[in-house]
Amino acid sequence: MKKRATIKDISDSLNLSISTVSRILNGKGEFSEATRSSVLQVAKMLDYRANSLAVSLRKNVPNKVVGVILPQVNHYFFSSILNGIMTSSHNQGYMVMIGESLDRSDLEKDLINNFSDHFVAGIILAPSQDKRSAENIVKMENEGIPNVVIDRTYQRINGSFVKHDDFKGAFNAVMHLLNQGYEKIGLIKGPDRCTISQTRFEGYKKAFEEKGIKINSDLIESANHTDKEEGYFLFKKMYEKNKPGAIFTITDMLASGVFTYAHEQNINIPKDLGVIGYSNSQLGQALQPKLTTVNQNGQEMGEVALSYLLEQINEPTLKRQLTFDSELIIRESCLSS
Amino acid sequence: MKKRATIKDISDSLNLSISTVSRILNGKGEFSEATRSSVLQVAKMLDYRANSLAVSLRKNVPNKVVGVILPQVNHYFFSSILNGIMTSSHNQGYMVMIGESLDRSDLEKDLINNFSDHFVAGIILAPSQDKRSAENIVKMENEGIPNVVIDRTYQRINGSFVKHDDFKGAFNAVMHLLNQGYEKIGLIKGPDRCTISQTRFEGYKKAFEEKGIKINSDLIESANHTDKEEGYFLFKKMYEKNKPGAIFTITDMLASGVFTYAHEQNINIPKDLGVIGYSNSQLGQALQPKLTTVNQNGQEMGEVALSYLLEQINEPTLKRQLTFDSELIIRESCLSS
DNA sequence: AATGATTGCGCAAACCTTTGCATAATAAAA
DNA sequence: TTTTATTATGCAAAGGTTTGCGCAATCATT
Repeated sequence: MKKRATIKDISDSLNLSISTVSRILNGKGEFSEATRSSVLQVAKMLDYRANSLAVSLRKNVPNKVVGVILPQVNHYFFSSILNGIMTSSHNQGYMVMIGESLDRSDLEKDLINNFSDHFVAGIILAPSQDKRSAENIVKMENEGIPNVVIDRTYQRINGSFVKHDDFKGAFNAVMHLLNQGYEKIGLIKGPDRCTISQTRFEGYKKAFEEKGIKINSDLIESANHTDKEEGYFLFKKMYEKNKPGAIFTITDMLASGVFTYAHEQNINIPKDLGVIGYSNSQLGQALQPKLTTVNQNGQEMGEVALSYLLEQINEPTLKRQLTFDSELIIRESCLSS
Repeated sequence: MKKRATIKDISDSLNLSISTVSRILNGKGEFSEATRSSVLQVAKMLDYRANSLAVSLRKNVPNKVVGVILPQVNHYFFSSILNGIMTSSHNQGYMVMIGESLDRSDLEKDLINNFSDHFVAGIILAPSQDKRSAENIVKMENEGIPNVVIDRTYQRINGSFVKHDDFKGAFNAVMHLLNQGYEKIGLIKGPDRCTISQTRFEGYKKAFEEKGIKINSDLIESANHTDKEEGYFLFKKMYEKNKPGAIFTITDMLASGVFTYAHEQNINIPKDLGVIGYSNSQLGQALQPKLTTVNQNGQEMGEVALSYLLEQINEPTLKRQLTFDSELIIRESCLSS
C-alpha cells in the first residue's frame, strides 16, 4: 500500500497547523479565504482523502457503512434486495458490507459481531429461518445498533421492518385459482420452520375458508430445499395419488419442477393443470407457458429498508414499519377469464 | 450505540497497564500465566472486542476487509462469484464490502476511491465494459492496492486475474452444433464494446474456420441488453429472413427469448432448431426442452479470486493468473448423437 | 553478598483526525 | 493611542490501539 497524503502533509507544505487545515476541509470554524483556497489546492494536488478510520475513531461516530445480512446472495429475490440497498446507499454516501448467513443463526451472530467490530452505522438483516435468529435481533437492539429487518419479521412490534405481504400474496393466488374454477388445488410449501412458508400456507388456508371449502391435506407437500428437483418429485408424488387440478408453489423454482413433470406426462398447462408460483423471478417468463406468479419487489424493499435505516441512524428512536402489498402477475399458466 | 468495553476498561479493573493487557490479548511479549488468565477472564466478562478502527489505524495495516466491484449483483453469474468470494473470505476472517459499477467506469472509480478510503486490504474487480476501466485498474496498481480482476481481463499481463475461457466455451458450443450436423448456425452476441462478447464471437468464427466454412454475417445479430425480449426480437428478425438451423446465444436469457419465438412458430427444438446458450444459469433447466449451455463456475472463480487476493495481500509482488476451462453442458436443446 | 540474566510489567509515542480553548493578529471603536 | 471586538490560526487532548524501550523485581551464578 502506497502511503496516502495526510492532513499533516498539507499543513507542512503550507506552514499551517493541522487544525486549520482540518477546519477548512470540514468547512467549520473561521478561516480566511486565501488560506482556504491554498489548502484546497494543495489537498487536490496531493490527492488528499481523509482517513476514514481516524475520523470515525476520533468522532466516535460509526463508519459510513451499513451491514447487510442475507441468507444467500445468489438468489433472485435476495439479490434484488441487495441491489436496492446498494443503489440507495451509494446515493447517500454509504458503503455496504455484506455477509451470508446461510440461514444459520450462529453465522448470523458472527456477522453481527463483525459488523459491530467494524463500526457499521447500522444493519439490515433478513433473518435466518432458525428460531435463534430472534436472539440476534435483540442482541442488535441491546447493543444499540440501528437495524431494520427485512422479509422475515417474526412478531417484531417495536423495531423497524420492511416486509412483503406473504399472507395476501398466497391468498390472492389461491383465490385466483379458485375463481377460475380449478378444483383440488394443491400446495407445495417449504419446511415448517420457515415462517415465510407458514404465512403463505395461512393465506392458502384462508382462501379455502373464504370459499367454504375444506382443505385436503393430501394435496399439501413440504419441500426441504426449494429447488427444481424437489418440485418435480413432490408434485409427481402428489399427482400420482391425487391428481390435483391446480398447484400453488411457494417459489417459482418449485413450479419449474412441476412444469417438467407436466411436460413429461403430457399434462396440459393451464387446461388440465393450473400453476401459480411465487417471487416473479426471471424463471417465470422462460417457462412455457409463462408462469403466473406473485410479484415481490425486492429492489424497492431494499431501497425502503435502507431509507428506514438511515432515518434510524440519525434518530435512533425512530422506528418504521412497512408491509409491501403483493401483486399477482397473471400470465399463462392458469386459465383466466 | 452503546459504549463498547475498551482495553482500558480491562486494565483499570485489574490495575494493570494498557500495554500489558494489549500484549496478553495479542499473545506477544512476556507476561505471567496468572495475569494472563485474569485478563482473559475480565475480557470475556466485559465482552471485549478490539476496536478494529483503532487497530488498523495504529498498525497502519489495512482492515480485514476486501472490496468487491461487480457490474450488478442480481445477475446469476455475478452473484455466484460474490457467493464464492464470501464463502472463502469469511473462512479467512475477512469481511466483504460490495459495490455495483452498473458497467460504468466512473462509478467504478468512485468505488475504488471509497474502498481505498475505508482501507480495504484489497479489491476484486469485474471491470465494466467501458474502455476507461483499464485506467481504473492501473489506478489500483499505482496506489498499491492488491487486486485481482475477474471475468473480464483485457490484456492484463502483469496483474492477477481469474477468468473463464470464453473463447473455448464458444468454440466448443459451436463445434458441437456443427458436429451434430446443424447448418446455418446463427449467433446472437452482445454489443461490440463488450470484450466478453467479442471473445465468444472469436470462438464462433474459429469453429467455422476449423470446418472450412465461411461465416454468414446475415446470421449474426448484436443485442444491446442481453435480456429475453432482445433475444426474441433479434431471433425473429433473423429467422424471418434466413431461417437458421441452429442458434448460439451469448447468454441463457437471450436463448430464452429464442425459445419463446420458437414456441410461437411451432419450430421444434432441437429437431428444426438447435439452441445453445451460455452461463448455465437456472433458466436453462426450466426451459422446455432443457437448454444446452456452457457452464461458468462463478462460485469457484470467486473462491480462487479471493485466495489470489489474499496471497497478494501477504506478498504484494505475487501475481497469479488462472483461466477456467469451459464445459459444455449438453441437454436437450440440440441433437446429440 | 554482589553480579548478571531473565521475567513481568509500565511509560509514552505513534497512527490521523477533530475540537475546545487559547493566542496572535487585525480591524473597529473609544 | 489605547481599548475592545473580531478574525484567523495554533496548541494540545482525545479517541483505542500497538510497540520500542526502560525499569524493577525475581532468580540463578559466582
